[in-house]
Amino acid sequence: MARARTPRAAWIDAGLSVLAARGPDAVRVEALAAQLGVTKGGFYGYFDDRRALLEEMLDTWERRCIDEVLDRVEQEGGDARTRARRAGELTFTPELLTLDLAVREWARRDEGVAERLRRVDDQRLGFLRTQFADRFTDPVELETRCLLAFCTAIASDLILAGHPGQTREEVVDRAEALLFGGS
Amino acid sequence: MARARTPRAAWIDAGLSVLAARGPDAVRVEALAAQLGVTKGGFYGYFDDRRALLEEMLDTWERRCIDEVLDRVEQEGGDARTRARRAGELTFTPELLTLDLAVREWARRDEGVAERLRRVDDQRLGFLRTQFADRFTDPVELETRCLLAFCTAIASDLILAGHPGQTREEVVDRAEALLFGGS
DNA sequence: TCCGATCTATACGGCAGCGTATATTTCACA
DNA sequence: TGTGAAATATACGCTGCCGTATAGATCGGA
Repeated sequence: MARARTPRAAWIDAGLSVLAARGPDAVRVEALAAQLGVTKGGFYGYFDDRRALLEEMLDTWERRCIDEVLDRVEQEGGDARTRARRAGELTFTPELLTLDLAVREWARRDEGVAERLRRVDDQRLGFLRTQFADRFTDPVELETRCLLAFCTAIASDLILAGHPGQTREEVVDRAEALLFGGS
Repeated sequence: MARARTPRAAWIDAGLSVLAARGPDAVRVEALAAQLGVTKGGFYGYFDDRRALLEEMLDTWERRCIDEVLDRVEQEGGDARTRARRAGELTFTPELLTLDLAVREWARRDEGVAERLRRVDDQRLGFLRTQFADRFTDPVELETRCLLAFCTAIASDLILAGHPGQTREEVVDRAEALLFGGS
C-alpha cells in the first residue's frame, strides 16, 4: 500500500487556504493541484467532484470552529467564565477571521452554507452570552451588548475608514470597554 | 444614428446587480448579455474588455454612494443634523447594503477596490460623526460609538445567529438606542 | 428613399477548468 | 527482490468564457 504523498487533508487545507484568500469561486481542482505540486490525478480518488471537496471543506471549517475550540477549552479547564473567555479568544483569531469572512460571503449566496454558518454563529453568540452573563442581569441588555461585540469583531476588518488621531485598534479597544466595562 | 437598444448604462447596471448577488467573479460578459437578452456583440463597442466594465461599475458604485447621496441630501435641505441623518438613511438602504457587502469582500482581495472603499467609508464615517457630534463632546467617545454603529450596520446582515425571545431587528434597535441614547 | 453611422448577431480561435479513462510510478509487504 | 494495490501522471472531450473579425440590421437625417 503506497502511502499518499498528497493525502485527503492536504486538498482540504489547500482549499480552505484559497477560500480564505480568494473566495469559493477560486477553489479550482487543477489550481489546487498545481499549488500542491501534483496534478489532479489523485484528487478524484478522494473526492467525487469539486462539489464534494467544497462540502468537506465546510465540514472541516465547522468542526474547527466548534468542536476543536470546545475540546481545547475543556482540556484547559477553569471555571465557566474562564472557559467562555478562552473560547472567544480561540474563535476570533485573525487567521480564522479571514476564513470566516469568506464563509460569510459565501453563505449569502448558498443556503447550505448559510445553514452551517447559522449553527456556528449560534454557538459563538452563546459563548459571548455565557462570558458576560454575570455583568448584565437584564437578558435584553446582555443580548444587545453581545451582538454589538460580535458585529465589531466581524466588521472591523471590513471597514476601511480611518480615525483621526487614533488607530483602529485603539477605537476597537475602547468599544469593548464601552460594551463590557473594565479596562 | 441608430439608438442603442442596450446602452452603456444597461451593462453597468446588470453588472452591479450580478456583483451584488454573486460576487465579482460571477460578472461575465456573455452571462450579462444573455441576461439582457442580447449577445455580447455590442459590449465591446462600449468597453475595452471585461476589466473596463468592472472599473466603470466601481465608478458608478462610488458615485452613487457619495455624490448622489450628497446631491439628494443638499436638495432636500434641512439643518446639518437633519442632512446627516438623511445621508445615513440613504446610505444604509438594504439594497445598497447588499452591493456594499460584495464590494467589501472584493476589496479584501484587490487593492484598487480597497482604495475606493476607503474613500467611501471615510465619507460615511464622516456622516456619522457629524450626525452625532452634538451628543458627545469627547471626540474619542464619539468615534467609538460611530464605529460601533457602522460595524453593526455592516455586520448585522452577515451574522446569522438567532436571539431567544427577540428578533434581530429588535436587538439592533436596542443597540442603536444604547449607542446614541433616545429611542 | 437612400446613405451612413451605429448597434447587434454570428462565427472563430484560444484558454482554463471539469470529469473520465488509462498508463505509469511508488511503496508496503511477502 | 518481486508483486500488487494505491497514488499519480497523462491524454482526452466537453463546456464556458474571452476578445476579435465580419456581416447584417436598424434608424436619423439628407
